[in-house]
Amino acid sequence: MPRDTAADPKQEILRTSARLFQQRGYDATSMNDVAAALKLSKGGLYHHFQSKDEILFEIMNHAMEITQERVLNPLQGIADPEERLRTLIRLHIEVVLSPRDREITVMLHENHPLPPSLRKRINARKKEYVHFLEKLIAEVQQKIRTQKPRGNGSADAAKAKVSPRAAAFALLGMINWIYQWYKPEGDLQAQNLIPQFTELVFGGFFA
Amino acid sequence: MPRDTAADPKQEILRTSARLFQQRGYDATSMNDVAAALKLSKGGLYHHFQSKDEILFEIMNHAMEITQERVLNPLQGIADPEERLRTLIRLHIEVVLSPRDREITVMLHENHPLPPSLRKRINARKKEYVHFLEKLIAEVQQKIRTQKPRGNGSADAAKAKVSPRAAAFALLGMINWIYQWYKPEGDLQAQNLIPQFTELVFGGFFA
DNA sequence: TCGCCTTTACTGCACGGTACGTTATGGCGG
DNA sequence: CCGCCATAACGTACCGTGCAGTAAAGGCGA
Repeated sequence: MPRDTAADPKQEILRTSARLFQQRGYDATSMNDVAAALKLSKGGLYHHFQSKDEILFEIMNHAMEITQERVLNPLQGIADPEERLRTLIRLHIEVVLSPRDREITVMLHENHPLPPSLRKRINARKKEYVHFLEKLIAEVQQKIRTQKPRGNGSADAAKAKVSPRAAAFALLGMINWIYQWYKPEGDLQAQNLIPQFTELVFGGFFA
Repeated sequence: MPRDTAADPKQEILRTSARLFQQRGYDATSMNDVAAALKLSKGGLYHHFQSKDEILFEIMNHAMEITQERVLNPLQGIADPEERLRTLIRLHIEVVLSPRDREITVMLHENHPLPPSLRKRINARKKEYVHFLEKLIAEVQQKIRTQKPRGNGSADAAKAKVSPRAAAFALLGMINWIYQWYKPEGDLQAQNLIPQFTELVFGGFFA
């Protein structure tokens, strides 16, 4: 339950820690760094969280919750697979572009020393998302295939058949790579990026 | 000049360091860890490299050279833009999938503490690659536009115009995200992945 | 002889975490 | 209303450990 409560010191610690971990790396960010950024002492920090590990643990849990609530849950009311995929693309990109969500969710994609059980949970969640996306893409492929009968069969023979799995990884790459290049002051923002990426998926790069 | 010389201790140190840095993170990998993995002492390690920083520096330089030699240089003899783009996709994916190149080049995409000058150089190289790709995609768009006259204009009005820039980032995302999900023992390997990703680019996800 | 180590010991520093003291605040009872 | 107490939320000083890097002496093999 990520409540927007700037008055909650624990949330503030998590947010600041996530930002510093992302900027400098987990191991290169000391608890003194985090404390200083919060204008606390280290002792004050340890009043709220038992260890540095616990902070990382909580950040990861929070990041997984964001994806669940912001992306996956709103899709459940959408029956049409194509519409569902379009909405997924939009929602996922919105999470990546949102400053608040970005600094937390980027942590899911970086290599952190995590306890095996947490690492396992995160990997399981990632796999679920991939499978979900894979199935959704398969549905959309099926739908489009029954709506548009194939023409000029011999021209299509040279084209590779794209598996939903490869397509799912490609789409995740397109979206999640945004963490690497996105700039809040750049000219690619939600209102032009989402339509373009959606068009790349549905119309191709050169349609 | 990355020479395939397993007898070159410096190269061996760089390779092993890159692997460990990638697995555990730069800061969480000690010089003792690196030395132990090489069956050396720390003192022996410092005989070859002056500092941990220097090792990281050399790894990064090497990674940039790989991209230049393996991807960009071979493209120069190809006149046709579409052919050039197809080849770029193939070569870039091959780099990511090659065990030797992957463990070095992945370092380019992780958040390491780097001296500002090296960070600046890497960012400049990345930008060059993006610009190169952007221009190439624009050429292909232009070529395809002059070859295939647009039909049913009103049906196209609802489609977003995809800028070469957005397309370039999307393509880089597709390819570079492979670092995140690829498994040497998985069912997606070069011979099926390259055709599928190429098809995704040229034919779309649902063509 | 020289390159390439090993071993040992060390330095200075920074780290995560701990222990204890202090302060501010709220609640309660006389 | 005020004193007292409990507690949360700190701050400071400290601990033990591990780090990058250094130095010196010596060994071994080509």
